[in-house]
Parts: sequence; structure tokens; C-alpha cells
Amino acid sequence: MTGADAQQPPREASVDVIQRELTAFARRARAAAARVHPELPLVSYTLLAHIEEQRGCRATDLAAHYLLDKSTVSRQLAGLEKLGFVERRPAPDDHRVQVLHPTEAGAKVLAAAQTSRLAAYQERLKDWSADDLAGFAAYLLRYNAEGTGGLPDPRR
Amino acid sequence: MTGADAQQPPREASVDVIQRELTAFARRARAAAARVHPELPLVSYTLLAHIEEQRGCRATDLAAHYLLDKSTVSRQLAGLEKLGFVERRPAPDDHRVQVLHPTEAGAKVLAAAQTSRLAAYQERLKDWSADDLAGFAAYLLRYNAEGTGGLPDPRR
DNA sequence: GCTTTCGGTTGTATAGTACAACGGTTCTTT
DNA sequence: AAAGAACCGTTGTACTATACAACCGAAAGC
Repeated sequence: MTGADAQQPPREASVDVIQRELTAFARRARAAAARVHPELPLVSYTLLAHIEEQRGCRATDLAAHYLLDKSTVSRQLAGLEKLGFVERRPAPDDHRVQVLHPTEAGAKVLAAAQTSRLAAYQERLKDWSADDLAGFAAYLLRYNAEGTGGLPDPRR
Repeated sequence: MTGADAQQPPREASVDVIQRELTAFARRARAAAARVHPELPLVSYTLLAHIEEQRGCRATDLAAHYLLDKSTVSRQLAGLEKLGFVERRPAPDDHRVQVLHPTEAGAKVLAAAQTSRLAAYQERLKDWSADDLAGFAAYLLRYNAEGTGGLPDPRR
């Protein structure tokens, strides 16, 4: 776009764009997600996905991983449980913690949501080359990893 | 799967990462923004910035640009006005519309917020090369541009 | 003129979130 | 072992952001 020379935008401009575009995305993601799956709101979806991936994780793990308050997680889980998508089993060795598991219904709904959500993204990104997709994904990972402020986040 | 370009993650994996990481970001952005500038919440900030850039824009323009409901914009503007950051002047030629202008105070607060917000991002991205910053910004722009679903969006 | 359309506000509802206070559990320290 | 600290989760409260629908006033079309 700017020719072959290193006529790059200055750092400030790039940073500004990143900030703005990420923010714009944030707004849309939720609305879109809500539209696609009114039954499984965005955050619940995310948590449910995590629960399935990390079998037997605890509420505190979720809070730490997503930088959410434990009360938020608690309520999200309450919602998921009410919908019958997760089970909370007390851990035998430590009576404080609850081990989380997706139920049958939860796994099913999650799979459906993942499929259609992925389809939406695929559609949106269909013109991207595999190279660009990989590059974009790598940037995002790097960004978010650094953003955790040095939290070890052992589960990923 | 395809095996042809073996060392690259398959499209699905990249897309999945993008979806997940963008979502993760979305959550954090607001919290971070709220922390940095409790006086000027994220959305208000965004709208105020737009108002300043596009001198004399209308509420409907903002709604269209950010894919927000007009009621949302209306309330945001009410808030900004209450804080003394924007003025709404009735357009002389069309008594339905209000032309929006930042006040002195609004411009000042906006500048301050921009500075510190930018600083936060700069800090976060300080280890990135200018190349990577530009690349990341370009990906985001491309993603969001395609995401508007073909809306012409004449103002950008 | 009457009706439709447009710009904006207000009523109502919901998701998502935080912070603070609390109630049990487990671990540490003396 | 008793006392206290640290930890896990819930609940009360409050606030932002958002949508949808119903509405009002102004402008445009027939």
C-alpha cells in the first residue's frame, strides 16, 4: 500500500489503530454472538468452552484465566447450571472447591455454538490466505499473552 | 488435513484462535479503559473522539457508524452532555437533527484520555517491532472492514 | 392536507461486570 | 492444638452498555 520502501506508519499511528479496531470489534462480537446463539451468551459460551477443554477446572481458574471477578464467574456458572449445561461437583479432597464438568446437554450446545460461530468467522475470513490467518492469529496470541501482565497462566 | 502446506496451522485452527483471542481481548479492553479513565467510559470516549474528528456529526451518524441502536447513542450523548463534554445544537435547516460539538472541556478530557490510553497501549506493545505493529494494525483494519457486511460506511 | 419517513427520547429489560461483605475450609504459625 | 491467615465460592448492591418498542415532533411525498 505505501510502496515498497519502509514508509511504515509510525508506531503511534499503528497503536492507535490497534486500540480503536480492537475496541470496535469488542462491541460487535457480543451483538453478533447474541444473535447467532441467544441461548448461550458470549461469556457463558467462552467459559463453557474452557470448562470442556480443561476438564475438571475450578471457578477460580476461570476467573484467573479471563481476568474476571470471581463473583462474575460464580454467576455465570449459576446460569450455566440452571440451563443444565454444567455440573458442579464438590472436590473430595478439598471441600472448598467445585470441580466443573459440562453435561451432555452442555457439550451438545457447545458443539453447536462452536460450529456456527466458527462458520460465521470462516465466512468473514474466507478471502484471507492461510498465511494471513496464521499471522493474524499469532499477533493476537502475542498481544493477549503480553497483556496478562506476566501472569503465568499455566494452563495454556 | 490437506497436507500440502504441512507446517502451517489449518485455517480452522487459525480462525478459532482469532475468534477466541478477539473475544478475550474484548473483555479486557473495557475493564482496562475503565481503570485508566473512570471519568470517561470506553464508549463515551469512542463517541467523543468521533464527534471531534467528524465535526458537526449527528447522533444518527454515530449509530450507523458504530452499529449501535439510536437509543444507546442518545443516552451516551446525554451522559456526555451532562458531563459538559459535548454540546448539541439544533440544525437551523432541519429542526429534527442536532449537530454535535465537543466543548472545551470535552476536547481537553479527550486529549488527556487519548494520551494516557495510547501510552498504555504503547507500553503493552513496546517490544513489538514497527513492522509487527503495522502488520497487526493492518489485519485488524481488514478484519473490521470486512466485518461491516458490505456497509459502505462513507466516513472513513 | 394527510400520511409516511426521519431524528431523537424515554420506558423497560437484559447481559456483564465489579466491589464488598460474608460463610465455610484448609493451611500456617505459634 | 488453638488462633489466625489464606482461600473458595456466594450474595447484596450498583453501574455500564445495550436493545427493542413505543412515542413525539419535524420534514417530505403524494
